[in-house]
Amino acid sequence: MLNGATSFMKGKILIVEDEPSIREMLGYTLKKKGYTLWEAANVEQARSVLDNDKPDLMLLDWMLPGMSGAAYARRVRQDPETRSLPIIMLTARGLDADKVRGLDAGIDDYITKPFSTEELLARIRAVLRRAKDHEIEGVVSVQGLTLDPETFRVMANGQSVNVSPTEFRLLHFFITHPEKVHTREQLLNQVWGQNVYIEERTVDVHIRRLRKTLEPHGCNRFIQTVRSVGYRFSPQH
Amino acid sequence: MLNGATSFMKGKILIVEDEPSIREMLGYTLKKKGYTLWEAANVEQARSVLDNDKPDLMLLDWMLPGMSGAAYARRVRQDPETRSLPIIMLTARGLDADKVRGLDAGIDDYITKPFSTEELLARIRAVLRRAKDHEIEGVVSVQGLTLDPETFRVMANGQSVNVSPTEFRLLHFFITHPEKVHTREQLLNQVWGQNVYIEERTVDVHIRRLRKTLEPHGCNRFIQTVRSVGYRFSPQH
DNA sequence: GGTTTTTGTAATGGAATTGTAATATAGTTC
DNA sequence: GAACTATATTACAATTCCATTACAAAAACC
Repeated sequence: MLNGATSFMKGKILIVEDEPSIREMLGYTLKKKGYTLWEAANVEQARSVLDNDKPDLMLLDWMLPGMSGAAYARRVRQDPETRSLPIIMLTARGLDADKVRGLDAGIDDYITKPFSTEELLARIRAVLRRAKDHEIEGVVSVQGLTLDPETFRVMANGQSVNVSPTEFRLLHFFITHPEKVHTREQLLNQVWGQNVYIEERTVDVHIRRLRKTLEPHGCNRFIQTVRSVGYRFSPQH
Repeated sequence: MLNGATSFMKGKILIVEDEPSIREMLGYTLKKKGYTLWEAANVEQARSVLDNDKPDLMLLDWMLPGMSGAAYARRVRQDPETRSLPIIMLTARGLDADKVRGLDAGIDDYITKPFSTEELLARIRAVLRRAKDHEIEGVVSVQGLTLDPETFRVMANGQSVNVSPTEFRLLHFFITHPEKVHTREQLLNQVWGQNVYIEERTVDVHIRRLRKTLEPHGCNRFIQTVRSVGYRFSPQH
């Protein structure tokens, strides 16, 4: 089910807001605070993000082009896949009656524009803290290779392996998405976060580093190069 | 320390609310759910309850005659006797800036009037569940390191160790939550109290102090740094 | 009241990590 | 095999992150 915030990052937040300036401002502020961000300008984009990933929280604008935020919130609540995704609604001033309707739709909190940064952060912390109680996050393990996000430990055939933070995130993503080939772009988006501008070649270097740390344990063969496409993690052959 | 809910009762709740109708409604609802209740119409009454008893949770109205609820919350947080009493603030709608100040004052959660019974109960459950983590019970002991919360004493391999209050709380939290990596934010929340605003780097300093006092006894190696994540207590390697 | 402890913050230095560019190697295509 | 493309590998600079110290404010103690 919900992958939840892994303990090695503060939390993944999806912003759904059509006004670019607000999106940018929010993005800047939250990133600086250590959150990982996805941004969407409308419901369609939000949906495609949710298809591929599991944020820990959604900041949802009340007014959106096309489907309204409130309607979308209800939709999100109905889908079993996203039912437990906490939502903070961004509303314009003076929508008291509507606000209540929003709350009834199952949102977790709301905040009225314009809002102070501090207030938003406080709300986010509060909602994430509440949500954390439901979170289950397990050990992932395959072929003698074990990752434990809680303890941040990696074991290979009973031996402890030292990995850097990025190596851990990369390996964790691989193990939880095995067999599939991931392009460098996809890896950057999934492991580094959206809108992080890093050269694609840099992925090669991290793959190299990961392979190197796994080599003494014989697990480097799990990471396979698919020429002209990307990389694949495959415990078998 | 906190007395904690005994197994035959769900928990003791103190309601501080000047409006009799709300107090009554809350009292009725919560009693029916199996909670034990104290009611206070103002800060003075609340104080006298706290002098004689140890509730597990306080529901505190934002607006109170005399001293405001927010100010009182701060006061409660400062008193070592009541520092760990969880607080849920009851606020009126649209108190944006003030709400945040309330959160900063160290309250655990807030709920906006009018609220649904279900929502309130959910918040209460969540806060009580969280508070249980802070509860100090008996003597804890691991690998020759023994903490006694009653006497606030620490023994390492038979020898008495002098620790400061914060060091004790930090070490106690570590011992009761071993192996897991805790972010600085989590440590601040768990050891210092929720939403107490202290610089995250300050945790480093306390870790350093704890390590220093444990060093002569060889126990400092239990406290491990997990780069870019936080700290971990692990009695084994 | 004065002294000692404790605590939070800021500043510094050093170590681990990370991103990029440069070079080397391997795979494809013709 | 030559030319081309894609990846592997290495080296290095920049950055991030942490340990440590010093210091002032606050609390606790006597």
